[in-house]
Amino acid sequence: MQLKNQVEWALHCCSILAGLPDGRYLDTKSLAQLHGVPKEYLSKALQALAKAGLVLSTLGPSGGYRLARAASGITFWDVVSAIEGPGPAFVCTEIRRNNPCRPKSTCDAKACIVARVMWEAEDAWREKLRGMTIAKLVDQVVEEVPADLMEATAVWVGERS
Amino acid sequence: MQLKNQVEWALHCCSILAGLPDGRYLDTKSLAQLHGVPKEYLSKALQALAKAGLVLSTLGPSGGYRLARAASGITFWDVVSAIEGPGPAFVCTEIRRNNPCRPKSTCDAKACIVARVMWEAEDAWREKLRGMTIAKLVDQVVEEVPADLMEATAVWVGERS
DNA sequence: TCCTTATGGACATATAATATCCTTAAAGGA
DNA sequence: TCCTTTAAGGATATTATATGTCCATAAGGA
Repeated sequence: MQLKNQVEWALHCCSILAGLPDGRYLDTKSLAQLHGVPKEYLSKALQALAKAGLVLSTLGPSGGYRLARAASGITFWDVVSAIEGPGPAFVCTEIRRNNPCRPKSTCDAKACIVARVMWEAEDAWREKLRGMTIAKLVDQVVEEVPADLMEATAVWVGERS
Repeated sequence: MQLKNQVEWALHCCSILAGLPDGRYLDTKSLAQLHGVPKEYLSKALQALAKAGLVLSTLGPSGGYRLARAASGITFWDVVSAIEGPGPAFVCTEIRRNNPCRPKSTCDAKACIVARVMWEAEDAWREKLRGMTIAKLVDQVVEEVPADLMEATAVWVGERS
């Protein structure tokens, strides 16, 4: 079990878009260069974010993407679920029904206990992701990344947005 | 991103093995029939549990598997990590290093912030799984599953162990 | 009109999950 | 000793998913 690389890409892209001058857009090509990932495939991830309403896009020269709302209103879960889909990682195939001792007529009041436990654990994971926003991420980045690299990147992005 | 079906199978198998009469073994064939899953493939999952030290196996007639220790000493995380591997679901490919503005000499003191956040969320998931044991699972099963089905299954298993 | 860009579909490849088959060796019973 | 049963593990096949590329289309800006 592994999350798609697109999750990593999308989160990094969001942190870049969060630092964009107001009203400006950054295009796929620049985001791909900045992260060293294939432009065409990154494009699919950005399209997923757009479809989920997390980013806005515009066409033509100086087109590209920007965040659809304040970075404080976009959580890690928003991004992860946009890329991976909102469904659970644990899929219950109801193998309890295959018990040969079980009468056909048996009707299950509750979901399988195994599934419920697995889903509770996922809830804890999801809650953690919901508690982290792109804004908080950017705060951390500003705190940890050397100021000159932050500045150089801002200039690089500014030239392309 | 989805967990393997083998995780579901392995957990159900553990709950069955936990109910086994002392010192008895239940074979792969019976476990497969009981859950309606392919014997050969389930066998791979059981081998993974054995390799992880969660179950013991023995050969020959009346051979099969039993828990290697008390059900209270086996957690959901033990089973999940035996099947899925202990590694994180989020894999950091260090795309921050691909930033063209970044001097080659840059050395990272800490892991990427994005990765750290994702891993913290996974820790919460893992902790939930660590907090649930096969013994607790069995308690819940006893509480929720109709007594006659529990009894019939115990008889069925008893005849084959 | 021309260039740039996102969109979306089609397609190709790589990797992982699922599934089956077969050989080997060990355990138990006849 | 011989035969049956069983787990172990390797080889292989099949299917699904992830990754990656390409192209046609439509829309925005110069």
